[in-house]
Amino acid sequence: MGNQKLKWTAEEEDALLAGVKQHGPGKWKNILRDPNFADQLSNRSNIDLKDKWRNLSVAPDIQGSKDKTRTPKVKAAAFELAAIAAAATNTSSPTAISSPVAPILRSVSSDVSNDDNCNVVVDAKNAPRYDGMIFEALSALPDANGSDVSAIFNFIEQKKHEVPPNFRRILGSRLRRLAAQGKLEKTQNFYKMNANSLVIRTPAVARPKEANVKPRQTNSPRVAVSQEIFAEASITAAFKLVEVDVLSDVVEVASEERERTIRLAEEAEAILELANWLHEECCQGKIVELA
DNA sequence: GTTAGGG
DNA sequence: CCCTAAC
Repeated sequence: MGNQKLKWTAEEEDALLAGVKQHGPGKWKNILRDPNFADQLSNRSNIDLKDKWRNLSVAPDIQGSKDKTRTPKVKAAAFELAAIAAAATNTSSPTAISSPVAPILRSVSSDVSNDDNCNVVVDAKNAPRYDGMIFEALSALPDANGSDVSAIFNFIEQKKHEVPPNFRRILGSRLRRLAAQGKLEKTQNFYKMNANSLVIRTPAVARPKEANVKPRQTNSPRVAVSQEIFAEASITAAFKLVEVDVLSDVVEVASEERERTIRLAEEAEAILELANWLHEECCQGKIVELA
């Protein structure tokens, strides 16, 4: 009888927090349907989750934080960006992914109309594979002075590698990028390998660390595009914002810790801003350099 | 059917 | 928590 006012248990709050981290804020029904949280939240409705999340979002603000214009809005935007980035990064890979953004990919990639109306949307996932195909082609092709895009494209095509329909366009991007990185030598429209072609770089995957990027829009001499960095920065931003929430919710947050938390949030916003800027620029077909 | 916001 | 407008 008296169970109309059920108090939220720590387990429920934890489940909600984890759910938001997985599906993003606003996907209450999804969180509720998720088998991982269904049992903990069996006594809660989607609207309950919304109300609780609203309360939790307001709670850390009453302590005297001077920032009252943030929280849900930016966070949602970050998730959208992360989802888009994830979609761009993953393209078409039904393989099981342990990435925390994998579920988001499914729900958003469909309604954001992924497509390639934006230059950012290539794919960091297949990039190494494409590069490998390029190097393979350049190694095999006889032209000592280098090969043009068509020659490389034809070689890869006859190799019967699995490539998307718009691969020729992607190939052009990859070649320009590799040339910009110094991994290929470009003269006129001919590309050939050099000493740097085979040096392996540390993979930018699985490392949500600090994204040390800075924009240089002053006089960028047409360099790389850096889709990966965009994707990574977006995801990093989203995760940092979530982390902020988790930290804020902890029982006693020491003032020192709270300071660090706020710093984290600001940094995340900065990255997010950069990601947004990158998105804009790239959608206009511009070429952006990240130093 | 869901979600966001006000009550 | 409930109610309601909006999607």
